[in-house]
Amino acid sequence: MTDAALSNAEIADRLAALAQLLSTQKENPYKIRAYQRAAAKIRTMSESVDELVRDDADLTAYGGIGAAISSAIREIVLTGTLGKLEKLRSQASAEVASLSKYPRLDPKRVLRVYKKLGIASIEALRERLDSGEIEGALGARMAQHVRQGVTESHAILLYRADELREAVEEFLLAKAGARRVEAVGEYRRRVEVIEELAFLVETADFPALIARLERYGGRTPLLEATDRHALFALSSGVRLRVDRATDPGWGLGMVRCTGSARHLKKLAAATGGARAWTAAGPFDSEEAFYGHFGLAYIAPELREGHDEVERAAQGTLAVLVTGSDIRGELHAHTTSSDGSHTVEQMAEAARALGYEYIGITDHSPSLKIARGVSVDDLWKQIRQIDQLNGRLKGIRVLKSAEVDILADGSLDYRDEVLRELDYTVCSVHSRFGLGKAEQTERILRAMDNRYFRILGHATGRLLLKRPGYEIDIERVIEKAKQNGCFFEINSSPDRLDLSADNARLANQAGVKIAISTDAHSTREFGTIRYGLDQARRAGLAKTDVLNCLPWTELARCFKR
DNA sequence: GCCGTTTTCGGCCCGACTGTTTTCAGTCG
Repeated sequence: MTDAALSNAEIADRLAALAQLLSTQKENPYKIRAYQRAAAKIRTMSESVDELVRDDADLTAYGGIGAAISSAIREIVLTGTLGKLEKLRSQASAEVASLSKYPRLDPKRVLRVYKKLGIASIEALRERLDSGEIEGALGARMAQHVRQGVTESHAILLYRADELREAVEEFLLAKAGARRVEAVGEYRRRVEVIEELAFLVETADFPALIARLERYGGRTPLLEATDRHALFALSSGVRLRVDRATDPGWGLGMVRCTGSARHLKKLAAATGGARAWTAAGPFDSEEAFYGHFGLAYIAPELREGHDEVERAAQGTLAVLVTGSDIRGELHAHTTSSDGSHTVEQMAEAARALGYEYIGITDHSPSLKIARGVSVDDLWKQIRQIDQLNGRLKGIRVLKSAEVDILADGSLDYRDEVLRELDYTVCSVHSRFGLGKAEQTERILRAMDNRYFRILGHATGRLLLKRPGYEIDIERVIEKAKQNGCFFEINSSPDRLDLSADNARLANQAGVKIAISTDAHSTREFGTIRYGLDQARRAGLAKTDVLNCLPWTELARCFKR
C-alpha cells in the first residue's frame, strides 16, 4: 500500500499506456478502446478516483468502467503500478516502450513514421515534424496526429468544455467556497476550440479556494497563482483559470475577463483606458458599463476586436441571431442513408421543436460508406415525402439531398433528378488531397450547375483531427454571390464549418447562410446551438440566415 | 473489456476507393 495519492490524470495515463501497448499486439481492438474510454472518463471526473478506491466505492457505477478495469484501477491506486502494464512494457521494444510518456500517440502509426523516415526516437520524431518531413512523406493527417501526440496540447472542443464548465462551476460553488461564479474568456465568447476554461469568482477566501481546486480530480497541478488569479492544469488537458472579482461591482470584472486582448485594447482606446473604467464604476452589469461609455451592449461572441467597438459607438451592431429565430432545418439524414431515424420520425421531431419545415438531405450514390441513395430510391423518397406532406400537419417536409461534388466538379445525380428537389446541399466527401487551385475549381464548376443551392461544410475540417481541404474561400464566395448559391454553418461540434471568420466573409459579401445541424438522429437537432454560436461570432442577424425565413420566402431564394 | 439484456453472449458501423503502395492500411460520413 502506498501513501502518495495518485491524481486522476496519473491513473488515466497508466490505463492509456496499457491500451497503447495492447494496440501493438494482436489484441481485440474493442478491448483497447475500452481502456482508452475508461482513461478518458477518469480524466473528466471531478472526484478523486484515488479517494473513491480507498473509500471502497463501486467504480463500476461510472460509465465505461466494468469489473476488469475497476480492479485494474484498484491495483494502480493501492500498489502504485499495474502488473499487466509492467509486464507488457518489459516485453516491448525500446521504441514502443518509450512512447508511454505520450499516451496520445498511436504506436503503430509512430512505427510507420520511424520506418519511413529511418528514425527511432521521439526527439527525431519532433525534429522531422518541425521540418515538415512527416507531412511531406506521410500526409497532413499523420502530421496532425504526431503534433498532438508530442506537443503539450491543452485544446478541447467547445462542447466538451460545456460539460467541464458545469462540473467545475458546481465544484467551485459547492466545495470551494465561491459565492458567485461565472464562466468567462474564450469559453464565454464561444470560441470553437478552448485552451483555457476561465471563471470569474467572488469569494471571501481566495487562497482557500485555490487550495480546494488543487484537490479537484484527486490532484490538479497549480501552474501559477497571485492574490487575484490562479492557473491550473486540468487532467483533461485544458487549462483552468480562476480570476478573483476585485473590482467593486460585477460588471467590470466580466468585461475585463471576457473580451479578447484585441477587444480590450480597442475598448480601452475608445473609453479612455482601464483607469477610467475603475474611476467611473462600480458597474453592477456589463450593460451598465458599456452604457456609461456611450456604447451599445456588445454580446460576448463579438468581443474579438474586429469592428464591434466602433459599431457599438455608432449604434450599428447587428441584432444577433438566436435560437428562437430558427424556423427550420435544412440538412438532415434519415435511415434512407446513414441516419438512424425515418423521414417521419425526423419530421415529427422537427415539429416538436416548433420548426415550420425540415429538409431531408440523404447522401447521394457515390458515398458508399454512408449508403448513398440510388436514383430509384430517391424517387421513392420523393413520393413518400409528397404523401407525408398530405398527411402531416404543422410541418413541411422538403425534398432534398446532400449531393456529392465529384472530383471533376459534376454533381452525383443527373439534372432530371435534381430538378425534382426543392433545393440541394452539395458537399465534397472525397479527394481531400487535391491542391488548392484544383479543389477551388472543382467547387466553382459545381456551382455552375443550376441546381446547386447550398455548399455543405465548405472546407471539410474536423476540429483537432483534420485540417480540411484547401480552397480559395474568397473566390468561392464570389461565385456563390454571382450564381445565387448559399453556404451553411454545419453545427456538428467537431466541424463548425463555415468557421466564424469565413461566415463573416460570406456575410459581408451579402451571401445568406443556413445554420444546419447535419443531424443523423432526432437527438442531434440539439447541436444547432453550436452553429448559432459561430453565426453570432460572425455577426449574423436573423435576416442573414437562410433558415430564419418562412418557407414562402425561402422558396423564392431557392429559385435560380 | 463494456454493455444490455429475449440474464449469458453477441455487438461494439462499415465498404469502396486511394495511394507512391511494394501487397495493404488509411480514409471518407
